[in-house]
Amino acid sequence: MQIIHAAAALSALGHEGRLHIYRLLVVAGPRGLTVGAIAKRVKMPGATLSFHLAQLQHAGLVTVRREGQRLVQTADFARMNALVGYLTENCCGNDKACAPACLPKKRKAS
Amino acid sequence: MQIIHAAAALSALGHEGRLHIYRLLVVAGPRGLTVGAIAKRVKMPGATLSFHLAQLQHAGLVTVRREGQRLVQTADFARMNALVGYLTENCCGNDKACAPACLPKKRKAS
DNA sequence: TTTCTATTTCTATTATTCTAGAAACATGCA
DNA sequence: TGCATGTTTCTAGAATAATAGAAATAGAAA
Repeated sequence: MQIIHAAAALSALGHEGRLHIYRLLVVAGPRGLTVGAIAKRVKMPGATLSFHLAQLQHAGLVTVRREGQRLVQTADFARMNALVGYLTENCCGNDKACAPACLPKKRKAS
Repeated sequence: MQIIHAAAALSALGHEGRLHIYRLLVVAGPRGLTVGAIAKRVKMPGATLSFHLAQLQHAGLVTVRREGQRLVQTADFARMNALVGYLTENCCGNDKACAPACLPKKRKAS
């Protein structure tokens, strides 16, 4: 992942409204949510919601597919993990002794 | 971590120049870097660099301490991990069957 | 106490992003 | 065809962020 793409994704998430939307999609998982379903959860005029969804899509964080009349939005999990990886990689210059300062205390794996 | 703080941190990182600075600090580890050392690596007028460092500090991502004449900037790793945790938590609503879609392929631990 | 280096604050300008009403477009169904 | 529902595009004003020169402050050292 290149810095310009990471910055674009972080910038997209750096807005409370969009972060809220994105988290709804992360929790929803690969099944995704329709624009209408998101609209019911976030209080926002349609045009504004559409604008923010477009930002998230443009940043590569969210993908869309049409299901009949409605558009289903889905978080792109590969991209999410790439972003998280970008943020934390080479922490402490990969010095093992230093690592405890960088790494999370514990991480529950699947 | 509250959404408003996460959004502030993400927004601070959502600028190519600041992300570059932040990554330098993450790689540098707890020892940190002086403003001058950062200035040498990022091509940016002093006033601009100072502005961006203040943004990172304000977002809680970076802390400062004085060492004589110079100010040493350090990434706040606890905050970094909290942010990463915020972004990924409750992925797929914690459905175990769904988890492979959410979680990174592999993660090298310490 | 003058001077040097390191860094910030002040200030103003320019650039970008956000917001949301109104109109348009897409799909499904009677 | 005509109408309902879902969603986007257009538009333009309001709000916020970025940039960087110049002046100011902080500490060290002569």
